[in-house]
Amino acid sequence: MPELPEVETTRNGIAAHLLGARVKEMTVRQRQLRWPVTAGVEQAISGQTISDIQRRGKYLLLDCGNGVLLIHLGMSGSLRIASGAEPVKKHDHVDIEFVNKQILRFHDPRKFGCMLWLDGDPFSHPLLSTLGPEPLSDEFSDSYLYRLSRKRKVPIKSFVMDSRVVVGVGNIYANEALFQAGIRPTRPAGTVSRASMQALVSAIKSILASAIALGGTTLRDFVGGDGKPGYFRQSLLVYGRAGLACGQCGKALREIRLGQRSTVYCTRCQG
DNA sequence: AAATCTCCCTGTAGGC
DNA sequence: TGCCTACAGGGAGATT
Repeated sequence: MPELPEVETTRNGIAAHLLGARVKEMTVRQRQLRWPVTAGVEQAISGQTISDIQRRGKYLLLDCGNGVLLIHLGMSGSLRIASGAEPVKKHDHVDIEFVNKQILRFHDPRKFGCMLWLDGDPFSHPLLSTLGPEPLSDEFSDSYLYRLSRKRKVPIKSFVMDSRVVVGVGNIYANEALFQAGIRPTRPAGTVSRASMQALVSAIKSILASAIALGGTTLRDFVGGDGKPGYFRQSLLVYGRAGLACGQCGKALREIRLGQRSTVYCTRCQG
């Protein structure tokens, strides 16, 4: 599923093609996504020029001058640059065709993604206004996470996956980061020591940064998510490895459910 | 307020 | 082989 690195890779990939491009026509084949695609967006965006493409958490913001197109890929969504010659496939829900013939094509089998047209300041929109800091920013520090977590009883894994705490830490990365930091996922957030919190923040940053670096190397006419862990699958230490031996101590990794999410950890290495 | 639960959807994997 | 069911998961919104 598209995690933050995939979204950032997508941002880079489409920005290279679309910055300065003028919209000719937008076609919506399937309006029913996470929320209905904004009514009238086709008319609003027509003739506009893409002046900027930003990422906030796992959201993409296409600045169109008279408004912002907010896109989330959900867990099976992808954006790619297509040409008119390419046949429309199943689940290709939206096309944005540009005057230069390029097409930005949104594909999303599970329809957990969204595409909304925002007027005015996009960051005051409810979907964006409550988001916590970016994980790779200086604002996301061990002192920040430590202070915010005090007296919180929620499991530390659920805590770092809460987008109000920090954005972009999905299930896979939460599992991996907790293993790397040697913290048991079920531990109440408020009981994690300062030193462990430092290890956790450090793990989150290093994993995300290296994944972005890997994803950022292979842009062509592209873009992005095939829906699988892809390039970092081979480097996963716990996710998807329940029952297999821990790479550090050899004990079988354990799987539990935490907040309806698959959680894998080593009962020996993660105190 | 904080924690937990529910739901949206469809491709895939596993059971038989 | 093919059918059937369970399951996965981001994250908003409802519920406890």
